[in-house]
Amino acid sequence: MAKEYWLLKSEPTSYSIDDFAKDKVTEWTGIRNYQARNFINNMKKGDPVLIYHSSCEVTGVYGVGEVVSGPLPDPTQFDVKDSHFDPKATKEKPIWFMVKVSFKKKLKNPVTLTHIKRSPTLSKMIVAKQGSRLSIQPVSMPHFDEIVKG
DNA sequence: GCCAACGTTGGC
DNA sequence: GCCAACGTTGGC
Repeated sequence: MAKEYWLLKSEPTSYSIDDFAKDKVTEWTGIRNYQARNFINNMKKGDPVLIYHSSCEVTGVYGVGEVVSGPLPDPTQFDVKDSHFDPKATKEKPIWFMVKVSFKKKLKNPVTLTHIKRSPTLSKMIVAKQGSRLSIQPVSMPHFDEIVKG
């Protein structure tokens, strides 16, 4: 199957691109939105991802990673002490999923949301739409390429 | 920190 | 199954 491209949001105060660069591989946990979950279930090993930072001084795409696992049960749903704990989830019937993602690179110049919104092509991205709260989004190949080479 | 936009919950 | 109330997200 052909590769698909994705955008993953995080807040740099909780997980920044520099944390990711240091970790090399991370489990992308804590997704608690049904639409985002459906996207996780479509993610495959080898799919490239953009790392987007929200709720910070300059919002935008800061780096690139790659999916290195299929969808796996998100362990934080079983952890009572975790803020993402979900009492309705059981090990037999997990509700929430995650993928493992490996760090590829940090963009020399982050592609800011301002830039994305101004660009006639990139402004078609979901992230540019008003009130878009999806923390995992599909990205088209041309959009992905334009951001990475940008 | 504000607040608009959005998703989810729960009463009916 | 509707929809108001509520909580959360995220740009500014």
